[in-house]
Amino acid sequence: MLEFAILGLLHQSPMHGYELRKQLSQVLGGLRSISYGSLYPALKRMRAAGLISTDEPEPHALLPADAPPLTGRRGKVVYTITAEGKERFHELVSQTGPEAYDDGGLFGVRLAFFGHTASDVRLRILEGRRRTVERQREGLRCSLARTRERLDRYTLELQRHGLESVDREVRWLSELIDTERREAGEPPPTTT
Amino acid sequence: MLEFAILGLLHQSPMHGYELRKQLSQVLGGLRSISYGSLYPALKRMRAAGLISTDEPEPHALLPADAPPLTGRRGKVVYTITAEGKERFHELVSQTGPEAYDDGGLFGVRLAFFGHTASDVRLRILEGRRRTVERQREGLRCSLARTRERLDRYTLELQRHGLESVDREVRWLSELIDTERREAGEPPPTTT
DNA sequence: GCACCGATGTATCGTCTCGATACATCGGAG
DNA sequence: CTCCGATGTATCGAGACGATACATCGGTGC
Repeated sequence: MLEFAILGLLHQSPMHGYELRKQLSQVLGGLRSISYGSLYPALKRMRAAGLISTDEPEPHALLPADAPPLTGRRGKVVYTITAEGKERFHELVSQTGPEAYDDGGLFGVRLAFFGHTASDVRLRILEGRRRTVERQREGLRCSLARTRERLDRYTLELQRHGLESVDREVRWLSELIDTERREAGEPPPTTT
Repeated sequence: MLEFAILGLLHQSPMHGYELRKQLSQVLGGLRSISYGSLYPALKRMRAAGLISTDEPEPHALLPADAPPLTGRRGKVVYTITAEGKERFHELVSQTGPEAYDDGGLFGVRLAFFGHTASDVRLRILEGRRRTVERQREGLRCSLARTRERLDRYTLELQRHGLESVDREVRWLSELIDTERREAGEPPPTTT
């Protein structure tokens, strides 16, 4: 998921880690943000895999230049996507399997880069996501029906709220799907 | 958070790990479930800390009883809360600081055990949670306003949906707070 | 001029969580 | 009488997170 997001952002333009993190937070929908403890190891991995490269021009300062033996000077590092990375990104972008929408986090990132995604792929992902969330909704409904008897008011409220949230998500996805279909020339089937 | 939930469940009755996990999933609101990879280490930790104890009566079967050297026989393990554990639980239950509601997961667990929580503590936690979510909402609003110009339709939709969800959560919390206040005899202030 | 501060910036560490997996027993359906 | 799915305990490696350290830059106030 992180890999996808990073490739997507670097596909637009090279960036520092710091900037990358900020953009990442936005892409993730604004609430969920990525920590450096995840970001830098991910960058290191991707660099090792040849998906990105680092231009490291500025040693950041012209200090004594010889052995301030503390920990060593750190320069700004600009990360750039490689040809291999672009290939990998387009490969990921065209995936439509359950791995693309079963996890909400990855789905969010997929959505954020729908601009790079073909129309039919978009549709398939949205529908897959809807199926997943609908299944969740069924689970919640059962759970709620089962626990309605041995009533703990607060747990019940929590589940009710959760169910409504999931319900709203299904409706939201349905709207997106309808829009998508309409734009593809296909009239939305009256599946409401 | 796990610690709180486990103590809460074992406070009601002793349980196996398996049963514990099922109940845990329900308590967490139905969608989020705990994996064994989290549960068993947590139990081990809590056992080491003296919060719970294990009765291990049945070796599960009367096999040859001597050295099936594969990995060793495993018996059912019943976890029971100790006096120390109960003390810890009541200590946790009466906490009203930000740590009780800043994290949504922990807040959900707190809510599930509101039955063990004093009325004024309940109110303070609900109000704290609302403040937290309201702050999140502000952040989202700003982010949405900022990104509205450089429009990517899908990211925008994602943020819009996220904002509405947070908005709904605030309203939900407000209802809970009103109910709580009404039951405490205090008429809800007309803060709608 | 200069002391301080918050934003920018890179990076690691220990702790925890998760998904996958292995192992093992039990009740019942076919 | 065998196979299957539920019950049940447990670990492993990958990776995510919060906290923290280190370091520079552009101001703002004095």
